[in-house]
Amino acid sequence: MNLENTKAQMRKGVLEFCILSLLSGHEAYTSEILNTLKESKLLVVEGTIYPLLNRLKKDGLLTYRWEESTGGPPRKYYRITPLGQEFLEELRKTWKELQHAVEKTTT
Amino acid sequence: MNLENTKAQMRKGVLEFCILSLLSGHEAYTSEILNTLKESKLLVVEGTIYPLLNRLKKDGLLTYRWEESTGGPPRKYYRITPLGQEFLEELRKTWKELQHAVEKTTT
DNA sequence: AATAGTACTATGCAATACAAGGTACTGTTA
DNA sequence: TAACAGTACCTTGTATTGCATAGTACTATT
Repeated sequence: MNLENTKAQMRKGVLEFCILSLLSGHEAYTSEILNTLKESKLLVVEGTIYPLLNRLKKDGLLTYRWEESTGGPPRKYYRITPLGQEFLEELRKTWKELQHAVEKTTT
Repeated sequence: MNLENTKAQMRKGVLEFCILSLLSGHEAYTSEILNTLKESKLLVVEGTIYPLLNRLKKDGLLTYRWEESTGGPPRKYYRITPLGQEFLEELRKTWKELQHAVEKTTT
């Protein structure tokens, strides 16, 4: 039993909630998302976030547009769709329920 | 994106915390654990809990003893080890940190 | 031209919850 | 006594997702 591994397992399912929530505030490109998550102590790596963003896009929860950056490679700006917004509210409830269940079990 | 699947993903990593916590209160056999979790709205199935309990045992976090039951098949009573108790405290911290990180990201 | 910084992509792996199928023990019923 | 029901434990293959790793590509600097 390895604590780092357990942390990674705990992140499963949670990250899409966090990302949808971030993007419900304003659109952003990947590095911005990564940095914001990092500031909140949610460490996520590229191998995780790109496929995750793609999955969310594929399922219609996000859309994106390309924008040339000032002096670097082009960036992919993501934004949440109305469907994504609905799903986000479900996830918010789900997370609350899980917190409640864990609280009840561990105290 | 399927909400039921997301719920299952969110449970990953969390269940060992809940089970260790349950057993830190008193020893219990599997059905008791399942029922207690169910009361807290944490639905877990046999294919999950038996391998999980075995993993925790293998890693030295739990021990067990057999006890004949009153009129049914024998039961395996699990209890937490001192190592398990230590790990539990780490998990408690980890869960709190995750809650905090998610809170910060989603509000 | 080579290097550095930045951004995106793909893939194989590890881990775990779950579905499904099974074995085994005890008591009850036909 | 055999069949059935309730209960308890066990196993395994699958699906999913975070991660490590390896790469491509764009722009600016040296």
